[in-house]
Amino acid sequence: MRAGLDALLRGRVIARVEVLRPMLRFRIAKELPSVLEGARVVAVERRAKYLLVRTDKRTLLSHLGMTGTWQHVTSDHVAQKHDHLRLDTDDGTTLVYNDPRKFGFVELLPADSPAPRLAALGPEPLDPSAFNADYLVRVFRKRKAPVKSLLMDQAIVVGVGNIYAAEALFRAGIHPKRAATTVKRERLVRLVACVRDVLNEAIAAGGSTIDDYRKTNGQSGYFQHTFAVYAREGEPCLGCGTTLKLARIGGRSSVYCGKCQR
DNA sequence: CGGGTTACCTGACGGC
DNA sequence: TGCCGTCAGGTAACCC
Repeated sequence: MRAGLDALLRGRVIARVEVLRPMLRFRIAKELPSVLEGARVVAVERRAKYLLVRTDKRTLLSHLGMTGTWQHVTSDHVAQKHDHLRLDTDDGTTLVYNDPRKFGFVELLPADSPAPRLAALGPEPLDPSAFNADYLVRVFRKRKAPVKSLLMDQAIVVGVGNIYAAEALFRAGIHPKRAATTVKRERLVRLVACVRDVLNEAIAAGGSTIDDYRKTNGQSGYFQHTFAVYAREGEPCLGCGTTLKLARIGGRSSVYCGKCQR
């Protein structure tokens, strides 16, 4: 998504900003249009699950929550039910932020102070110098919470949500409920590799073309066909055939193989 | 502070 | 057929 947005926005001037429905997870700030109109986009970046549209004025941050999408539409686009924000650029590009469940949000970063939402984030999972077994050994020490909860803790490592946590733990052969402190180093080496593989595969399978966002159901139609455990409770484990189990961990549904994951 | 739970929101889905 | 309850996800706000 970052790559798709960057291709459309980099170097463009945001000509018009329209708030269509201000209520998202957080209300869209009233001054957002006046701040962004006339701003030139420097680049579209990403940190954790946040998209960052850097401009020569302020930076627009957005989080897609669960169902949020940036949709590349034609300039005669008629506002849809869950359209919240519309951007028109100087070259006729139109982008719409749409989010049926309002779990996402858009906001401006402060002009002269660090972004509060980015302050306490853990390392990027695809950065081997920051996210590695040494790091996890250190962080998991004395942590008794289930390893899956900590893997999803954005202060420990960013970008891993419920689906990828379940998939990575299955591949690593680690039981999602296991207390993090009891996972041995050797298995953390494996976990780091599995997290990286799952994310890389998902990114590759998900495609990065902005036009994919236009699909009305918000699905990109990709990685769900390759899930080994997620949403497969009651079905046979792809490794051993054992019926996959469902548990609730940290309020999230968690599917795993009781035989392959220990 | 660590660990745990719940609210937020809408649409899809299953059961009756 | 149609109603209604349940569930899904990421994050913040709460609890003990």
